[in-house]
Amino acid sequence: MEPGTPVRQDELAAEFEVSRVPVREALRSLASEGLMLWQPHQGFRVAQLKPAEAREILEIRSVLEVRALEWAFPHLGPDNIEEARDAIARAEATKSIDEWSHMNGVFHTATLGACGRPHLLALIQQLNNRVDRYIRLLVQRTDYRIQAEREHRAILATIEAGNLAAASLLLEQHIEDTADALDQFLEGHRPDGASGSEEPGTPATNTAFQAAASSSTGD
Amino acid sequence: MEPGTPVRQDELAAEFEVSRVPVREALRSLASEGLMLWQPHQGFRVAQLKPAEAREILEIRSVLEVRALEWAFPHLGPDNIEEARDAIARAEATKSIDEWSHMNGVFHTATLGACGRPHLLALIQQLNNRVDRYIRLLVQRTDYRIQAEREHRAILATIEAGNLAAASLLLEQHIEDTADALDQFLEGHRPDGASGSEEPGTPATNTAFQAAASSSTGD
DNA sequence: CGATTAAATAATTTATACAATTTTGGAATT
DNA sequence: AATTCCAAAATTGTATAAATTATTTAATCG
Repeated sequence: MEPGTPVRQDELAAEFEVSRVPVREALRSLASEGLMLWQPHQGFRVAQLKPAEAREILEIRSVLEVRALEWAFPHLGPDNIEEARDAIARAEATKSIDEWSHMNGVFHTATLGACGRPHLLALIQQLNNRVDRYIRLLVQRTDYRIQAEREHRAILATIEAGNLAAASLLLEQHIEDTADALDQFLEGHRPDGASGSEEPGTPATNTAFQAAASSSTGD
Repeated sequence: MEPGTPVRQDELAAEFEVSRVPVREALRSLASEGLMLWQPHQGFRVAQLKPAEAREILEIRSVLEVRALEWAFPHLGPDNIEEARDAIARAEATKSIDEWSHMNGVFHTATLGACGRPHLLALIQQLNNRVDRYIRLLVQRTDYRIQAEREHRAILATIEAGNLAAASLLLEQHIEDTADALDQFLEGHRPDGASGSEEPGTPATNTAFQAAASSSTGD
């Protein structure tokens, strides 16, 4: 669904052949994860990520993944390496974007999962969920995929060589490259405000912030 | 409410004088934020944080706050310093734990808010929400408050002196000290595993000291 | 003709009612 | 005495209906 478009609860309920109650609960979960925006008596809208916001999410993910890699590194064994290599191979082999995205996740889990910090891993996953759609666009509409796969192989190689510092640098660079590619792509494909029922006075970062922070009640 | 206890939707609905529908939606939001656990047809339970998990959350918050401080630092002006100092003063003056916790948040916002990254700030806030109850226990039941206020003043002093590196180190140390204090406190109040009716994945490590945490919402 | 107000329509939100599932209690059996 | 099985109660999950609120449309006035 296009970012910014309001969600009609009736339509979703009809589409999934359920009532509006479970639909609303699902939307509220998505809103808490930052994938939906909510305003009282105006319902839910698909959250949009402006280039600066996408970069911000990826920056956070970068910091956390680098740290997770540092923690996971001492516990990485041949089985993890094998699993990561297999994930890369499958990602490179498939034509399905779903499969590619999934194998990407498997690669990350294989390399970072050994850090022994479930909350950190869940948070990284949640952050990835917020940019996944845009990365899929990159893969489908640009040549980002070639670059990503090359960088994935490079990261795995340095890990295999036991060079944590190099791996961290490559990982950081990989995510930054992704942010750059996304920036460039989103700039070229600006939405023109086709769906936009957005007030021009307040910046979108503000509404997005409110959505993400609406859960945390301030007094 | 005690961690691990199931939430009775009827009771909450009666307490707030609404139906169960909005109660369920609220619980689902809290579950997405990690404050509640949910299992199909078993409803919601209050999420519990084992010492290792609390440390994990604080570790993540440390990484993100240090980064946020680095980004905010160039944009910090006298007004931010003034606001932060005022927050510290109010926190030190008050006897209310609610006020203390709130002023703590103001201090953090004053120092980190200038980073210009709303999603990062919202995420830090959300992480803080997950450990806030336990930090309140530290303040109320140990001498952690003295240490925290001293460290807050030290951080502000280094920021004011323009020493970013020192401020980052102090901030990192401050959060680590908090994790240590929490670890020590939770260890000391461990119920010796008397109740073993929990699944091994999420054992109940704390019941005795939780009574004090129920005094948070007194408006 | 444009702006403003009022009615109507549509959508969200909440409440009530119903269905499905789990838990509990106890009787029968081993 | 412990266990198994079954029925009843309790609780969750969903559907439907009523209410509140926002949006749109029509009409009136300047």
